[in-house]
Amino acid sequence: MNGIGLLRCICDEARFEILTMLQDGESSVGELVYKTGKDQPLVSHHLRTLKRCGIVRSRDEGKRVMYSISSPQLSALIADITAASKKIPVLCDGTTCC
Amino acid sequence: MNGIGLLRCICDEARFEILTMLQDGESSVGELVYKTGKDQPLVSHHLRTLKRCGIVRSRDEGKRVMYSISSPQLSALIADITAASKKIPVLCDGTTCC
DNA sequence: CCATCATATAAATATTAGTTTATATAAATT
DNA sequence: AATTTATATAAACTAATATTTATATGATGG
Repeated sequence: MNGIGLLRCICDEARFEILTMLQDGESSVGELVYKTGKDQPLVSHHLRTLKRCGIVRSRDEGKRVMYSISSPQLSALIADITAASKKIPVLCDGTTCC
Repeated sequence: MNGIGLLRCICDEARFEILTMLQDGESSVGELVYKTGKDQPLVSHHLRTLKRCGIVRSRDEGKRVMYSISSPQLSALIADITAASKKIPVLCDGTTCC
């Protein structure tokens, strides 16, 4: 996978939110649905995308499916991105930009 | 700026390509147009987006405009992303995924 | 001051990608 | 075995965004 592919997968608002939550440890789909307040099919859809890219992995536990970030390097990267973004002077408002 | 905003600005293929080139030092628009092979208005448009987000800055030099990455932290982040992405097992093909 | 070179801007178009809606599968519980 | 709970999938719809096309601005050199 290249840099762009990785970024494109992480940069969606819903997916980034999911990933931020998974930083605290593995989670079931239902828990992510509850925490994000988003529709279940939407969360499942994004998880599928993340998994297809190798960013998360899943583990069956009875009728639940537990998701987690697939590697410590990725966890670190996500933390880096969050930290780095806070240091950048805001020249744009969130709405019109990017 | 928040994590997503930063990412959304970086994750576009053309912008990421531009940023990767700027990692080697500042560059004029014309040089970026030449190196990327993309249309000049497109490159200018993306540079404008990057600047509006505070990711690059510009400096007038005669009739040229020189662009560079606005902070060492951002340079480091872009390098991190590139490095991290190489460590991820490719589960998806570039075309259908993300 | 006119022509050219470099860059920027605006509008129109095309494409991509996210979200919703509806439905299916699969496990567990009664 | 039927019902409920949890998750997944697919198709339709919507919205966002990149690209193209055309044109404008602004600086330099003749």
